Amino acid sequence: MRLYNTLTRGEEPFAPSADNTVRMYTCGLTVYARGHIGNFRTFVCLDVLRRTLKYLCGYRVRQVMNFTDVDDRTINGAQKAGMDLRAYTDQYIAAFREDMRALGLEEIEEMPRATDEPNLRAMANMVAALERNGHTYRSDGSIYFKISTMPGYGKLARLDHQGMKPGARVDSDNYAKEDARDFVLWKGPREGEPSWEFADAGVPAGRPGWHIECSAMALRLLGEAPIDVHAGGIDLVFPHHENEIAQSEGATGKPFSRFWVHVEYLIVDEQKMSKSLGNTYTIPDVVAKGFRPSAVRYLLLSAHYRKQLNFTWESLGSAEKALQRLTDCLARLDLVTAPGSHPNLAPQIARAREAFAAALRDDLNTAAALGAVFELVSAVNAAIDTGDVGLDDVAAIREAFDDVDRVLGVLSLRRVEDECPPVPVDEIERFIEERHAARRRRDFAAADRIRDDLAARGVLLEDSPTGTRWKRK
RNA sequence: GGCGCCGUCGCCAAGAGGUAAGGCAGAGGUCUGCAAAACCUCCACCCCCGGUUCAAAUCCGGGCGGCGCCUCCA
Repeated sequence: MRLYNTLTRGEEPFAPSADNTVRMYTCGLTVYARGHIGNFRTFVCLDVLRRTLKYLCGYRVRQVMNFTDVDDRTINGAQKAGMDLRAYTDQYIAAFREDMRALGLEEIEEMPRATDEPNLRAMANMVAALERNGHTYRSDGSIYFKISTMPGYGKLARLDHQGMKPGARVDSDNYAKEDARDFVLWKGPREGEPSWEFADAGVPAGRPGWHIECSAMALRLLGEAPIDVHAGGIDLVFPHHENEIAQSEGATGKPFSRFWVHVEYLIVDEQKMSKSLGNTYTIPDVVAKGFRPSAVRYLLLSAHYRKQLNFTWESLGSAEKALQRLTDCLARLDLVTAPGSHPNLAPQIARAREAFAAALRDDLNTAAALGAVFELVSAVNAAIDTGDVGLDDVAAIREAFDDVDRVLGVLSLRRVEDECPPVPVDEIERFIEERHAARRRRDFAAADRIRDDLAARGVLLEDSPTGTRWKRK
């Protein structure tokens, strides 16, 4: 497939470097709060990348996504809550896993947390390697990365340091640095903060800096540099990923990652959605508003991942409707009883499949891919109306939708949601029977009352010549 | 101050030199006890101004507008 690489600022043909296996690292969540749908835009898009690589390109994927469970925010949060750091971050990791499931994210091979012993040790070893290679200095008990020792520094972010606005921002790290651009690898111990020591590696008591986590865990769990893909939100380009490159390449002497993939922001009210701005929505927030996680997933896929996406409740409502059009079409297939097949449909199915795959292989163009799916929906609906569909066609259509959804992951999610409707299924069926009897005696007022009552409880009834079907609102 | 992205129908959104996909909403019709679903028909010359070209929404230049990054950030 073709994939945009932030490193080169262009699309390039992508294939894994070895073994037919894509080794991909994803910067995950800092677990000091529940992730919001802005965070999940990144994770959903990367889930579709992962699925595209697996199901459309035929590669194996080995993915690592970390939890940052030690940094200023998690430490402060734990202190405020009067909790142990580990217990404090546990809650948000559990919440993240719940949201992952709700959004239909595939299981990821490794989801390490920074404070697991083998990871801390890997970080310490990397710090030691950087010290050996002369990329560091110590000051006030902390160890820093010295940027002037890396001539290639800045190749990812391409920042022009000459033009930087002086004093645009003040470094929030209160640690003594020789140069404002240097960054901390290992923070010296402080009162009330967790601390680890790796004397055998020559690393004194303290805690890891943010950037070293990802470098160390990526190489520990994915093997030799360069890995194939390193991905995350676009806000991580600088400084996080730039610094990861400096560390990893300073320690190993090899390129860190072949491809860098960055997902654009989800914005809301024309501003980026972020916890510090207080304009975030979580999956439970969305559910409380009466929307379904599948609609969120759909909405997040309705725009290209490298374009900002402005979230509104209105667009979430549209997403809900669009998704319903897909599931309604599939439900209509149940009404087909004619055997055999009609000659028109097969080429349309083939064309849609090709367009779908081509769109995704073209730098993950999910919006265009959805367009291809809806064109098939129109063709199928029209064929059902004219009776030009046989059971063999139905099987082929279902198979096409199954394949499409292996990548989009949105129909299967709906199906899971539909398994637990707001009204118990046996109760719905009883109402349908009652309404059926009312209609037979032409008591339409009673029939309509039953339908309205169910609608108010979130269940819609649709009559057809072959019976009544229900669906969730 | 430096760098980058974006501006396509009422809303969302593909398209990136060859005459505008798709979704939502809307109008009219068919079907229905009524609905719903579905179908049919209708609904855009692409922010503005110049330029290149046989041909530009797509390329170039200049405006205007929006967003982002420049060490908390998915």
